[in-house]
Amino acid sequence: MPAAQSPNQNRLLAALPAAEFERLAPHLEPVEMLLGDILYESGGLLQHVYFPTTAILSLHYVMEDGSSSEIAGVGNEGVLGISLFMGGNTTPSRAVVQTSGQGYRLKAQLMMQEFKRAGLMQQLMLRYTQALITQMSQTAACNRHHSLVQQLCRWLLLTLDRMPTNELIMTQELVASMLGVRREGVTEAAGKLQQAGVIRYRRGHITVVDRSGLESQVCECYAVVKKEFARLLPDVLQRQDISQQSQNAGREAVLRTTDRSRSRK
Amino acid sequence: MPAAQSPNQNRLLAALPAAEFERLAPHLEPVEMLLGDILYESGGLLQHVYFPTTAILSLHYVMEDGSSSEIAGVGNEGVLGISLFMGGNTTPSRAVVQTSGQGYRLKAQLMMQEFKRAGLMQQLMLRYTQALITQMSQTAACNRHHSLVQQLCRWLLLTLDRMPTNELIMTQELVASMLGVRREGVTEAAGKLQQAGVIRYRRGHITVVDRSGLESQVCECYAVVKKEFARLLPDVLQRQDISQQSQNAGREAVLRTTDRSRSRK
DNA sequence: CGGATTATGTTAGGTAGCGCACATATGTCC
DNA sequence: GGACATATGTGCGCTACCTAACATAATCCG
Repeated sequence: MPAAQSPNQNRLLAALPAAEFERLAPHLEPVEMLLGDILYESGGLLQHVYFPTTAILSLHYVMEDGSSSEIAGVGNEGVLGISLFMGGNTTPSRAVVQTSGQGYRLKAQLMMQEFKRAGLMQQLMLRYTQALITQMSQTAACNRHHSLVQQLCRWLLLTLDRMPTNELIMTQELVASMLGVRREGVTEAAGKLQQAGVIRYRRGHITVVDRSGLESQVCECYAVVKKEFARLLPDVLQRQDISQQSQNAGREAVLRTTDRSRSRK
Repeated sequence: MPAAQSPNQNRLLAALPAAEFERLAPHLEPVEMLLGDILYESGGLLQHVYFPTTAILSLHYVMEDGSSSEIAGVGNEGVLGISLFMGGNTTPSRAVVQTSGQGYRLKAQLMMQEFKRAGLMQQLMLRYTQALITQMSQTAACNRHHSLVQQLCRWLLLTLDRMPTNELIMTQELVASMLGVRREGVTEAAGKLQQAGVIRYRRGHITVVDRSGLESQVCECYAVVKKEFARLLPDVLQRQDISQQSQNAGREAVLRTTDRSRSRK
């Protein structure tokens, strides 16, 4: 039973000046996104860009042999679909819903129009892209140099920062496909963290009990990414009000991205 | 003894319409870049953007423990310094010269002006950025899933595509720091390729003898990156004329990026 | 409530790449 | 031409992670 939402729960949207925001507001469609929904398939045409509010999305690279890795996550600090205005029209990666929740979407054409006005929206989008690039590069280096436990900590912290609670609805299998490792590897790493009293988990749920414990084990990559986001998007990150003030906005016309709720393959 | 160069040996510059090109041409400074020169230090302010013609540059991530990985390479198909117009003013990565050669540079301020005109230059830069993002993501996934030999093949092919010859001036130690692995690992992988008759090498030189041999061992990542470049920048890639027609342009005022020629640490 | 489904735990053996220590070869420079 | 710096080859033990095949446990659902 999700709480009411409003577009400015997405921090990029919230950072827009009133004039630009008002221009877009009528075109922002509320959407409900469910765990496993695929928003973009690799190579597909982008029809919309998505501004998550409570949902968390994940960009995946899927290799020929079926194995995959997360390249970056997108929460209420960001937007999905940057390739649109970068000129590609398609993404080379797949976008899936990592945590069920809501968000807003905007028709590709409208987004392009707004981008071309070269206003603050354009600046925000470009700076966000830059931050995303940092996250991707750091992931590349992290994959090379750091241990699974460290990477799990990094991933948990990044995800936690996008959530209002400290409990992820997430199987180890799913986490494994995010990190691009075997499920058993995650079992082992998560087991260590649980023994250390940092997290607790049960079938499909992971609860972070001791955030500072994660921070003490995580590799530098987490801090680097956070710092770069803070540097590039200070106005966006300051407003940490994901408060669930019920202001019943846009609650009626929520649409679903798909019907099947879990289509992970 | 380098051949004469002209700005349109850089394929991004060459793809500009005459009007835009003419506007920039007077401000393009020829530069000579030597192996090991550091063009940007991580976190430093960007004073110029660089358009390589014969040089090849490399974006590195350096971790706290000193280990590093290449995130992406930049040859005459690209430009170094995209973070400038993405809004960052600084790069989070280090840029070093991977193959000595020439290029042109443009003052950051002028580049920004041109970018803001929202002409073809802006479009080119954005699409190039998108292609770069693909390369980075693919690297992240490749680091996770593919063997050292495959990665070496990928790296050799990508580098080869940016070179007029088939001989790289490059120690195994350097290759190792690109791929983010141990030097011994490269020795072993290169040894395998040499035994297979694909490459030949001697102290600081690697010669690709059988390109198709590389292609048969490389992972999919190479093709994905190439394809994405071709899709996004068809106009840029078509002109494969890196011909060394001697047209003595801008030969007099070549400047060096630094004095020390090998400052790899 | 009982059975099907799905998540997690555990084992055993294999392997790629690491760290380290050293041997050898190849240029370079006085 | 000899000494020195630097690049490359090799061996060995080690660890993290993988492949694969199960055992057990939690949750869902009829």
